[in-house]
Amino acid sequence: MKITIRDVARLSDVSISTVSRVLNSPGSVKKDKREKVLQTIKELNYHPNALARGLINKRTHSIGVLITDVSNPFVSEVIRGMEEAAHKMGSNLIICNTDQNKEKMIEYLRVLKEKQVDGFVFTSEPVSEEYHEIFQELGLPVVLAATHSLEYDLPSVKVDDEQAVFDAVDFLIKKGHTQIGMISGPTWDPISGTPRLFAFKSAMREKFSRTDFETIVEYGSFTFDSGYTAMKKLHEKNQTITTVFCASDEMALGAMSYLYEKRISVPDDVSVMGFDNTKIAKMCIPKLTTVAQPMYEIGYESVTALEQTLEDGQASQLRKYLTHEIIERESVKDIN
Amino acid sequence: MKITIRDVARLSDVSISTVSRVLNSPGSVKKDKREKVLQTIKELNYHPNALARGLINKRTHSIGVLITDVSNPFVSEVIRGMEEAAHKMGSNLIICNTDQNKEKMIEYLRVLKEKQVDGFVFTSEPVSEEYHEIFQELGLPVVLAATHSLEYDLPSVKVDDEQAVFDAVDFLIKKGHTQIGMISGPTWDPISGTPRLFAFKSAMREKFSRTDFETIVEYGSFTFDSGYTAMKKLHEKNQTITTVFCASDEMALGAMSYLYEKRISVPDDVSVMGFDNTKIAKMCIPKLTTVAQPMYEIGYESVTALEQTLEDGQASQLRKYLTHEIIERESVKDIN
DNA sequence: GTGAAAGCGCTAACAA
DNA sequence: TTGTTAGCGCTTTCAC
Repeated sequence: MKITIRDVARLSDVSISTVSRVLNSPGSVKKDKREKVLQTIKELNYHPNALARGLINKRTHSIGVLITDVSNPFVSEVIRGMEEAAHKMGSNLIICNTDQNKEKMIEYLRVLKEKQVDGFVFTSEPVSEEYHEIFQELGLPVVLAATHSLEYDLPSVKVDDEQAVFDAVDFLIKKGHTQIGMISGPTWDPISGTPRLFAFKSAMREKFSRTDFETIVEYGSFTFDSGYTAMKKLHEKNQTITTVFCASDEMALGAMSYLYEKRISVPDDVSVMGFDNTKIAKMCIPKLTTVAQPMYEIGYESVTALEQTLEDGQASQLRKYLTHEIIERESVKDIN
Repeated sequence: MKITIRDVARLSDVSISTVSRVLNSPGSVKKDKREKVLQTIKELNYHPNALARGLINKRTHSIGVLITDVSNPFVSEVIRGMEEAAHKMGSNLIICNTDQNKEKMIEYLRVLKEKQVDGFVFTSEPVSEEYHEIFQELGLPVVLAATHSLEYDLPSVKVDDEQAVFDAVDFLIKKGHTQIGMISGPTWDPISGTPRLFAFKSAMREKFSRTDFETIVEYGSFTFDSGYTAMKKLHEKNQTITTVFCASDEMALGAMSYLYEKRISVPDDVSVMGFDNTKIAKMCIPKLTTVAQPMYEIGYESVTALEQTLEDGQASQLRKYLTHEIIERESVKDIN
């Protein structure tokens, strides 16, 4: 009881090719016939079957999105941008939560391949050699969002993390801070972990000739709880720190939470700086000073780059770095 | 240069029907042939084309998801649950941000219909008569998540908002509060607006014979900023209130933010209670006491209900109400 | 148990 | 301009 192109053709007294034409190149159909067809399409409430179309056109206007977890505030903001870009180009997003789990990812990629997605975007996770091989084997266009690969030539869209950290440290120094601690991401994370830590260490070395990193750095996993714990450890081993730079907003909130419990005032006693500028950054007390990543744009640009690859065979720019921004709010004190 | 079922058939010395059989009912193929086929499938890295399959099977294992905005913390948590359920049943989610915009929604529904999704889930928005007609015309199975319809028999999954508010007020009363204010959602919202407000008013009437609602209620739109503004208005017109019940966590944070600016201590001077229990509720200072909605479960159960509808023709339960829970944290003071 | 052939709904030559 | 026809890659009778 489904309405197909034949039904439309029959009721319009034309052949199915004519119907197909008014759908795909209306200009090539005489006006009266075209209008007749359009008319019955409306009357019948006809919807062309995208599966049949995709089977022929080799294009489904569906894009796979591999992310670690939709419910992560950073990720969901990125997806928002992706969705907007996709919608603008007439495509849809198929969301896949990988939870950083290899098997899950492989399984999802299989399904995406079978569903004939035009390409996919891979988010937030580093691209290991194994992953790269899997991508190769799949043979689908891919763009990396909020991650990149120096080893492989995969198009990517992200922020320049090292520069961002340099700028953050500069900012803290301008505010008069000299005793700067850091809550870093995990060292096994070559995207948001090591680069930010590396830049921080470089800055410490350069600005203060400081190399006793064990006393000023602690590690978390970007989560609230890990930030809380890291702050605890940091505080227990070092009371001289006047400001803590955190590799994520969530960790910054965790740190603030610990300090609050210890009745250490933020920013009067200790300043806290975050990274990301997720929505929570301006909802907390005190409002968080942070390094803003253009999450929406990262998402938007990544699917734009993907669509470009589909059109032109390649993205206009292999590794695209979007600009970050220091957002000054209330959690960092000017102690000059 | 794509590998199809014919390639597999040829290299396995069998007919394409046999290949199809090992894919769909392996039991009906003799062992040696089956293994041969499986073997070459692996060698060729063959992926069956889901479009072709869907064209025949009338089932795509794709589900449309209409939400207002992925980047909303409540929504993204719900999606997480949906995705998990979908994945478990071998389906995928196509995400559509409607921004509460009718045209956008209609456009999305058209595309979903064309892509032959098995059904869709509609989230967070009330179902107007017009929307219902659109749904009818589409002829796709639908489940409502975090919303419902009393006028139409559409399967839905949500919390019992009125009961939740009764329980919240009870909780506040048990904590010794008698001067209770509310920051409500908009009155045009028949899902999260009026029912919560209605229940609040009933409770006030019943417990305190109070009917001067203009002096104890203000309105927002569930957002942080609107919560801030509403709190300001509420405070300016009424200083006797000892606790403010907010229709969303975000508004509660906005309220706390205002109070913080005014150096009114939460919870020592004024208590604040939220609604939702989004992630931010436990990251803020003080941690938010709130009414928890099982967001993940709402998502999970809604796509489960949808899949059930696809299997059995209808959901096991038309309107499903999941249980809420009062989460006591730090923002409500016991003043007994 | 296996293969040949029809057809899912559509597009794109090719003719007319 | 329009219609006829051959597929797109697969599943599923229906014979064998």
